[in-house]
Amino acid sequence: MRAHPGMPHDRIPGTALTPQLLELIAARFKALGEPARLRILHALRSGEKSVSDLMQAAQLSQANTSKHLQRLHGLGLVERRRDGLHVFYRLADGSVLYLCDLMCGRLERQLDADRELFR
Amino acid sequence: MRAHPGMPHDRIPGTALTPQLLELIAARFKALGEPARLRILHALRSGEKSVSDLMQAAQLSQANTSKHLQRLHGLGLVERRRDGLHVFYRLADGSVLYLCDLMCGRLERQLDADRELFR
DNA sequence: TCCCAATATAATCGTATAGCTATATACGCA
DNA sequence: TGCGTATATAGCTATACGATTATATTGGGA
Repeated sequence: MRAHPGMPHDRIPGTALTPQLLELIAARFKALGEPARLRILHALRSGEKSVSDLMQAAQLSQANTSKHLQRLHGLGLVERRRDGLHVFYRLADGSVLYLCDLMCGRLERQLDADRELFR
Repeated sequence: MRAHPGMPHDRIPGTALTPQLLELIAARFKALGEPARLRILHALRSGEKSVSDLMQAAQLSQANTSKHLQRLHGLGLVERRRDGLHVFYRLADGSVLYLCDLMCGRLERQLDADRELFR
């Protein structure tokens, strides 16, 4: 398996997936369920970036970028650091990208399987 | 790492995460971003189940259960099999549960880190 | 203190969708 | 063919939320 910085090793056993816990998990998946936010997270792959940087990278308006970042920050998916006028955002850890890569891999296998039907 | 049936090994390198691909990925994360659907998927952990079974397990109305299942099926996250009057649904593969477990593990670490602040 | 740049927030609008109720479809059986 | 059960779908309402525009806040420099 390819190396991922800060990737999770696994769920800590002993914690039941109660409906309440599933709600918290769903909130985080929902945050990833938006192309604009995935573009932001993808842009952060190469390191921390200012809001202006992210606007351009993710092709979003300033207000829109900021709002998405507030949401990601509120869920603890990104962290921030102020430096003068600029605010730099970075991934809270690598597990988010890891999840994206896994979903991407899953999608690729699914599309491959679909293609098999037409051979 | 704990064993997961059908778990992904990794994303196949060479595929760029284009905005279009991110849209497809986002659609799948969005499907996971709903507690009701996570409850359904969680209920399928122990094997295939009929719609009636899932209604009860996920505490949803019949119509609601069916609609969520249509959506999960449309995205290829679950598969189905008809047997007389019943329709049995099952997970398309184990990678979905694997993603949930990873997100859960991520959440646990996050909550632990938050708790550290109050020690 | 005043002004400008970077970021955050407020107000608004349009759309997507979860849940509900009612109805339709599919299947087994008499 | 008619009936009952399991599942799917249609129509509706309320809500969440993404995008936009306008305004507010924050910090640095003159």
